[in-house]
Amino acid sequence: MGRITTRRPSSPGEIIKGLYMEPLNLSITELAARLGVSRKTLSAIVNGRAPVTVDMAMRLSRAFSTSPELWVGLQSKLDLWEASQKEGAWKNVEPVHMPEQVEAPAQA
Amino acid sequence: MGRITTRRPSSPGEIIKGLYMEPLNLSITELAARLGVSRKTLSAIVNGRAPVTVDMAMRLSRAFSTSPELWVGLQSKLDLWEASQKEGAWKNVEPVHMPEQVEAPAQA
DNA sequence: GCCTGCCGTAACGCAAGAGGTTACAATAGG
DNA sequence: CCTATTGTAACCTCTTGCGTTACGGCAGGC
Repeated sequence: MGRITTRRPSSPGEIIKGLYMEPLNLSITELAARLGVSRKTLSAIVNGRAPVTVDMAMRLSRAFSTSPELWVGLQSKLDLWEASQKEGAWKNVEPVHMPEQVEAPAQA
Repeated sequence: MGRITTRRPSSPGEIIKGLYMEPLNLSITELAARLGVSRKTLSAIVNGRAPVTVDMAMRLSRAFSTSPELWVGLQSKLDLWEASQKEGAWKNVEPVHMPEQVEAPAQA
């Protein structure tokens, strides 16, 4: 579960559009006003050309009565997927040799 | 579960130090070299004065054979907690009126 | 046909963030 | 005492997130 080597996760913008704006009949102009951001900013997010920031996640969570974690989670999934798809210096990092197995913390 | 109104979540740096560096007897200098980042950068993260970025999460996941999600998750939790603690313009955002209940997507 | 509203987007500017290098003082250990 | 490690300051660079303004395109209504 939760593997990153799958197909591109849906962007926050797609969720905003498909799950909220269209059902609620909200235009970009109007939603931007409600969120207190510029039309440009929301447009970029909805069209996948800008990420959902923490601040934006807070705004979205207020507007749609969701958790902010939902939005940052969607964004993180996408960021990680994209990072994993392209070359990066991190690919040169070698695993540190473990003496005994060290168990990973459970998301605490 | 997963409420954000709790006490400050532990920072990625605390996990790096307590769960990996100390058990493995890794110095900041040495780990920084292995990760391919500057000593300054790692020091700042370990001491909670800089966030774990996506790039850094990839490096940490390689070094410690964990998922990158672990590290971005820890960071996000912290970012959200901190945002929720201070004043921000997002607190002025009013909930959008829902016609019928729209169910939230399950982290897809 | 014309006006109006919504949209995408380019061109600015601005502030903040993330990273690097260098250098210095403090600390701990052999 | 000497050495390794560390935190941190100063400085530079590039990128990013956001705002404003302005423009052209595309509907719809009248």
